[in-house]
Amino acid sequence: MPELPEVEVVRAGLEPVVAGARIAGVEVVEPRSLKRHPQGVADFEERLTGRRIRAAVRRGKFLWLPLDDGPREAVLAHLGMSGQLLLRTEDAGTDRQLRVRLVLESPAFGPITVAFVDQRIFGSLAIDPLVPTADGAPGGFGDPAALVPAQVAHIARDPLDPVFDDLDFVRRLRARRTGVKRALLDQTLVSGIGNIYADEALWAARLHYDAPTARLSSRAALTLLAELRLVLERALADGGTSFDAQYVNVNGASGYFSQRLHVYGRAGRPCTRCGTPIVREPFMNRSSHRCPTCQRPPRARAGRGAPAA
DNA sequence: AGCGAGCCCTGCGCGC
DNA sequence: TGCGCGCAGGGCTCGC
Repeated sequence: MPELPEVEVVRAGLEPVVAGARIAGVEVVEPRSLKRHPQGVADFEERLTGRRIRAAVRRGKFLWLPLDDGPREAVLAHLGMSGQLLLRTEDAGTDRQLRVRLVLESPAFGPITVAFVDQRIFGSLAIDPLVPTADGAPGGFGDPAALVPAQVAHIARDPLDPVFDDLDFVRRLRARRTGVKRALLDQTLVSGIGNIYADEALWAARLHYDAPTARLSSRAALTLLAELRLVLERALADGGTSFDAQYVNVNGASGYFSQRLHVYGRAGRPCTRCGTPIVREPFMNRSSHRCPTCQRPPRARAGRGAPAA
């Protein structure tokens, strides 16, 4: 489950179950799902068993469960393209693509299993040490502690983070010498945004994906940030975007935001603003969706990087 | 600094 | 039916 709203749906679903829960058992079914845990399967299983989870925390698309007792560390999760964290009662049947299972003893729910299910195995779990945040503010949403997993330390705050610095974002965005969508997908500049919400926010802000960041006015950059927040918040309110059963909450339920998308996945259908058919174009080995009328290509600039005449 | 390519994977829908 | 192809929400590393 990819982008910020979908990951936040998962975090919020886990929180009441995992807070204060003891890890009674760990089973790694697929060792490749520990790509972020180089110490290997046995180390992961042994070190986690018996530990107590304090909370469920998220920054951007990264999720972690800080552990209370013992070393200052957390269970880190990145869902990649297809990862899910599902809650299962112990007698429930095994999920087809179950990769890792954490059996918990939850104060609120009793015995319950967190199943890490991941079709493509791009996601990963790990035990990661917690390090202090650079700015002294909480590491993510869901825990006041000013700590982040070491593997998340280079990830920027996301636009829904109360400590997100709007003016600093505008400054850094405009200092880039690249296209605006490429910048939005760079998780070290701003986190939580992926292909869907980048396309949706750019449509709302009437920007072409290749619009040079250096030529964005501060006002345009702030507008874009406001549209990003709007689309992320609306998607979150709808439970995230689900095109199929792959993007679901901890109970396996889909979100409804796909019904409100304006460009993503709508190639050939009319722009909801002007009626022009939406186009899908290759971009960064993926696809970009835009309205050819509302989001005109940037005009070529003379000098370095300009297309040959 | 930035970027393209390549890599990590499975599975679905489509056209032939 | 079966097969090959293109496509899918991400991120990391490398060489230029």
